[in-house]
Amino acid sequence: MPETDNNKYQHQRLQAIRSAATIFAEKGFHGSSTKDIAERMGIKQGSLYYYFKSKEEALGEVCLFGIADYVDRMHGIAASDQPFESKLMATITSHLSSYREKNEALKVYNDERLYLPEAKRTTLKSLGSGYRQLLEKIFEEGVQSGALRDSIDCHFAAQAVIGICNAWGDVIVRDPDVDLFDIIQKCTDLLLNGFCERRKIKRTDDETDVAGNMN
Amino acid sequence: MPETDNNKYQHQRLQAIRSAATIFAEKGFHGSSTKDIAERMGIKQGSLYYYFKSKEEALGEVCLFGIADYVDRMHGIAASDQPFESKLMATITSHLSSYREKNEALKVYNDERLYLPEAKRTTLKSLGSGYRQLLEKIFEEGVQSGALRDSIDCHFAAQAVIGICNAWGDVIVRDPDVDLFDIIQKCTDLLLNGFCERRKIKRTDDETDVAGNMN
DNA sequence: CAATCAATCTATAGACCTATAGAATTCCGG
DNA sequence: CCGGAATTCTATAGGTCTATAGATTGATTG
Repeated sequence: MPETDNNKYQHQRLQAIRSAATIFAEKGFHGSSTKDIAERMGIKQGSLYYYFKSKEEALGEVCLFGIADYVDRMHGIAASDQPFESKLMATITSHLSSYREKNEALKVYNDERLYLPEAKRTTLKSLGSGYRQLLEKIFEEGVQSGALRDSIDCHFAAQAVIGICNAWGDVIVRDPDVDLFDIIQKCTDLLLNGFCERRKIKRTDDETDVAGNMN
Repeated sequence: MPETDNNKYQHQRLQAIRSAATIFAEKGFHGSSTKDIAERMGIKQGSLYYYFKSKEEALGEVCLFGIADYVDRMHGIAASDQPFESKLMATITSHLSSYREKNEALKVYNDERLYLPEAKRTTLKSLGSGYRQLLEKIFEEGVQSGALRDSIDCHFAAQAVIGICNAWGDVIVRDPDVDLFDIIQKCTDLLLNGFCERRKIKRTDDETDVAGNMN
């Protein structure tokens, strides 16, 4: 059981995780076979067990891989001292960019993590809800600073942001031609201003305005 | 092959669809076995094939069951002559209520339909995108009537509404204690007004606030 | 009662899938 | 080029699953 940072082993294990992510994202956990995964990385089915002790462990690793550094980035955003609007946009950018880069792994985290055994799911859940809490706190600060209406429900707001990002994430993963920056701007605009016609109250200047279009 | 509106048969087949919906929603299509489904309706595994020719057919029926009348209702909403804001709220109400009532079947449609064979998926897709197009048209009318900013991207908007509703739908299906009416109001408010501080143009009164509970 | 038909049951073939055991191969320092 | 460790392979046991075939039960009706 090599646990060193041996080179070949680490490299191949990462390949295994990536392959698993791709297959799981396409067929779902139960719809995928270890044969599919092994074939994708060019080895035989049985050899996969050199890198994972079970298919379930593979799922766990994929999920972890899927959110690890996107949660990290969120800590950075929350800790920064930008104004609310910038933090929101940074969050959305980070979230959607993760889908572009990590692609399938984050999707697997969202869709398949519930098939993990209780124990591992709890570990991941604390990461995930840490994310939501950070976002919630950003909203609370936004309310206190006066950037946001004080009637808003910060829990709802955080959940809504995550929901929108994940919905678009699905689209982004499926269709690589989608203009990421365009989506980011429109999501931010929607969350800040809604769709209704009206003038804004206070605004540093007009640069925030609506951002015409880009696609 | 009884195809009449024989009583027992129709009734049991519906039970089968409902059972399949519940099981598929919980474990996913590939993670569910026909034994699970049969057991839930109190018959033996093999007997299920009296009602479905295959597991896949069961999935198809569940998906259809999941969206059929929620698409119907959307036609009604789109055809009515209410103002934009009412139509939006009606859409959200209909969408989220479907999750409450039909519960698992709509979730299955969203999460598992991609495992259907091309042919059936296409049929369903035309239903689903019909839904999105109706919603898109509602937004276009909203822009024309002046209720909405003319800079908004109606395709994006429709997709966003659906995304938010589905995200909350997941929560609603999983947690029956969620206050549906509360979510409906907050979603509508978010989509219309965003989270930013500002005064609303018209608002009946303060009754929008938080809205106690109802279940 | 006898015949018919619907609904369910039992039993199983055949396929596939995970995980393991042990053999074969590749890699690498001395 | 040798010997050991790392990596991959082959083969398979043991399990589960779908779908079918044919028997059984129960109800209905002439």
